[in-house]
Amino acid sequence: MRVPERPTLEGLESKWSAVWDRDGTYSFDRSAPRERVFSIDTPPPTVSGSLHVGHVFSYTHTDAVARYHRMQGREVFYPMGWDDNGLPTERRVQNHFGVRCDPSVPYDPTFEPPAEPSEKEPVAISRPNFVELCLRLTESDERAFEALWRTLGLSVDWTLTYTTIGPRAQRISQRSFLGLLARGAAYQLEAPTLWDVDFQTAVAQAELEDRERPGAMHQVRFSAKGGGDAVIETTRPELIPACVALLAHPDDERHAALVGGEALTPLFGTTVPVLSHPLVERDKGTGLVMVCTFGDLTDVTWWRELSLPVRPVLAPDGRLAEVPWGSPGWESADLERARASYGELSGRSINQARRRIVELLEESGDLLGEPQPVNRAVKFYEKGDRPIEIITSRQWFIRTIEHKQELIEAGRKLRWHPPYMRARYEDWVNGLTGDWCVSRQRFFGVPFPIWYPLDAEGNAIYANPIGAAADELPVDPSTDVPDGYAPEQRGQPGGFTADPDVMDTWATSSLTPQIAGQAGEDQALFEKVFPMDVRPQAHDIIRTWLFTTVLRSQLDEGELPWANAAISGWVLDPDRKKMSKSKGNVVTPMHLLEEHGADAVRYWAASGRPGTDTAFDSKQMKVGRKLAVKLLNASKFALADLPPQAEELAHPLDRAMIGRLATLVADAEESFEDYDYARALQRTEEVFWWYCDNYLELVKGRRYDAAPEIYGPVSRALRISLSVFQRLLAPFLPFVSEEVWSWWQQGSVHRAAWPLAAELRAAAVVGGQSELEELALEVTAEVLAEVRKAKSQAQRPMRAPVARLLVRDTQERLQALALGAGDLRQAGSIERLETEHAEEPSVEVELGEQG
RNA sequence: GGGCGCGUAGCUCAGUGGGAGAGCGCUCGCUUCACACGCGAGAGGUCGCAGGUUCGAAACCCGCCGCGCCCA
Repeated sequence: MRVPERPTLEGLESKWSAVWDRDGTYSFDRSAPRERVFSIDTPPPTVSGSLHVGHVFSYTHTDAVARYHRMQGREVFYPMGWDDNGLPTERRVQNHFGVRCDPSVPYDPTFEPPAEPSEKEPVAISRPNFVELCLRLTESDERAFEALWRTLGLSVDWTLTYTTIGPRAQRISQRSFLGLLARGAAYQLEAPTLWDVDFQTAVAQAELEDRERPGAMHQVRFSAKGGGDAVIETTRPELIPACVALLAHPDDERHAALVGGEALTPLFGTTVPVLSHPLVERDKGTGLVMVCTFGDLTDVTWWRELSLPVRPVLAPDGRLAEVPWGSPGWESADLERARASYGELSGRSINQARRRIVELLEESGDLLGEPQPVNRAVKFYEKGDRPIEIITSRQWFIRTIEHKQELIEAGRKLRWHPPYMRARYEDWVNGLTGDWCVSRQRFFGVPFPIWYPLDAEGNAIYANPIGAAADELPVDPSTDVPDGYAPEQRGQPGGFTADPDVMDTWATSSLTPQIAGQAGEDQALFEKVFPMDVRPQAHDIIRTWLFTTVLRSQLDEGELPWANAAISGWVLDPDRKKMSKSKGNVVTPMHLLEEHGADAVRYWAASGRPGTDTAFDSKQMKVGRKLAVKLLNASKFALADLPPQAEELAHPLDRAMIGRLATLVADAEESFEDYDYARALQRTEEVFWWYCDNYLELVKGRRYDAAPEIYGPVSRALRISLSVFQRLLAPFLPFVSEEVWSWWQQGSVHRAAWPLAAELRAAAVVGGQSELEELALEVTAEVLAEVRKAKSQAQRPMRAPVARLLVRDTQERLQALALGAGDLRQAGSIERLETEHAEEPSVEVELGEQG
């Protein structure tokens, strides 16, 4: 036993993380049988941001659970992943190196980025070169992240680390995609697609968010073919040239005469049908709306259900495209005017075109009244700056809609923590309106392992995609060549061309269980860890990460990817707002850990219940630090120069205390099994402070007694109880727990066995009078509190002698008190203890003379 | 508009049918032989509002109000 003179928390992080690394304390032993494995589908943090307090918060939750299961004797599969795939990295690389990805540029193995990067005139480089730069940049980020996680004390096995852009992730993503394609679960289609005009890529429904934006409602006059006006209201007059129909509600009598007829668009003279549809909102505006291809998602619905033609005007860059007026589909009652009007709009951005067409409509008299300002929700790509448009393009989709019911059932089989989070998943699945668009017109992602043959004219034959051979994965079709073709045939008539797109970042991260478990690469390992025990994640990505992982697992494995979903909340500013970027950057996690210590920060994090948003609170970290210091000092008191222990417990108070521990252990265990680490911590902490303030004070006399029959049993009680507290606190305060454990035990506390409630219970009832002894502990502590109160009110020190203490109470409680009387007298410096039977308990304290 | 969550002491929160609680903060006191990064004590609440179920409601049901998140 080696107990330091002045124990301290300083330096414990670096000391113990080095030891854990050296000893492989958290190594996953793959020889363990499947039923003993506990596997975690760790969320891979995006390396292109910075880690913030929210990460520290939620990763601590998972770590506490992981440590608990490890102490239960399970082999914990706890990998870390880095999400370096996707747009955020791409943007950083462009700015950092002054480059731009152009998939048509050939790979240059000797390429070096410009010495003086220019954001204005970036160098065009091949996709493989671009990916190399992404990897170069993310590598240093990943080292910094790992250092933070080690300081925080995450018990991950660092040999299992993966990245979402690494070869393994690419191989598994491409293999999965080719499988989906072969089974018809993935398909390609030219269709209206959600489109970001700045990034110039398709995006998925799950990546949209609503933002309130000011707009204006314009009343615009169309002329009915049979004579008279048809007045519509729109916030997007620039789409009048893309108008394909006018619609009224079927029950709207105001427009009944128009329905079934035709109307002419203003300025362009295009003939459009007037139809009816129940989705039209009668009480909005005039009750008459125009359908354009495409102004919003409702337009797509109307277009599809009413089999309307396409009259696209928006180019992928968000400007109005050239339009062939006079050709089929672009007929006009007044071609000259249509061409002249459109000439004013062509080439302009959406906003410019809107301003110009309003002027034109005013001049022609077709704009009625002043545009009315309105605030409305506009859909944005969550990373974008301009509203989403809908543009027809060729994209890859994964079938989703037809699996809705199956997905809902899967969600019901999953155990959610907390349970109400399932509703978010189910709402999302129920609200899905289309299959999952997985192709992105970006560069730093996993490419589709697909080429297309070119016909004699050099046109791609999309109906006959050429998939990469399984043993050649991963491929980059922009530089690799499909089987049966020569490199020179790229782009040549009769040759081949690459699919230019990459997969949606979620299309890769939806496979994290397979990537971490190495599906198809190390199948024996995969079968050991899949389906995983738990997916920990935050609630904001239930509709994306959680949903898509369930979908992919259903499609590829035919089962749920995990048994449990542990959903964490967010960290909020003290003013209850979502933690802002600026604030999160000021309070960097490393600074927090340095200021308060890792155990203290973990304590704060672990007190946030599953699923519950928690306010950032440095006061809680100070409380955590106090707890860690208390564990140091209580351990020092109990263990330093601890006399030899007896074989058995002998004192009623000792046995009763051990009985309380038995209850605590069972309680903490039950909470942990239900992923409620916060409750486990709260209970443990509560009992630990009670133990320090009452039990330790009561037994001091016996602990220092000279007689072996006195100190032997109490020495045993102290060993048992300290050992239990050190282990119960280990999942939360891994550093200080390991420190105090090392004073007197072999091996790591984090590989020690979780205490057995039944064993403690058995030790506690040896005397056979456990109920009376429990009462003894309770009554003794209560009377001691009365003594302290009297001293406190008399403003005397706690060691001030009590000349006489009179306790009045029931027979039973007095009988119990007799069992603790010796300890009470010593702890309260009580010279004379008298008792008297009474129905109403009371205590009289006569303090000794002062001085 | 729909769904979910929340509303308990100044603050952060625990408490799912029978005593209104913890920590922090505040006030007062104590060099106490593990710990002044400590110890002891005290003050502080019509449990959002209104109704209902019940012998009994902070808890269960209904409605309303307020806050937050997700979705439309």
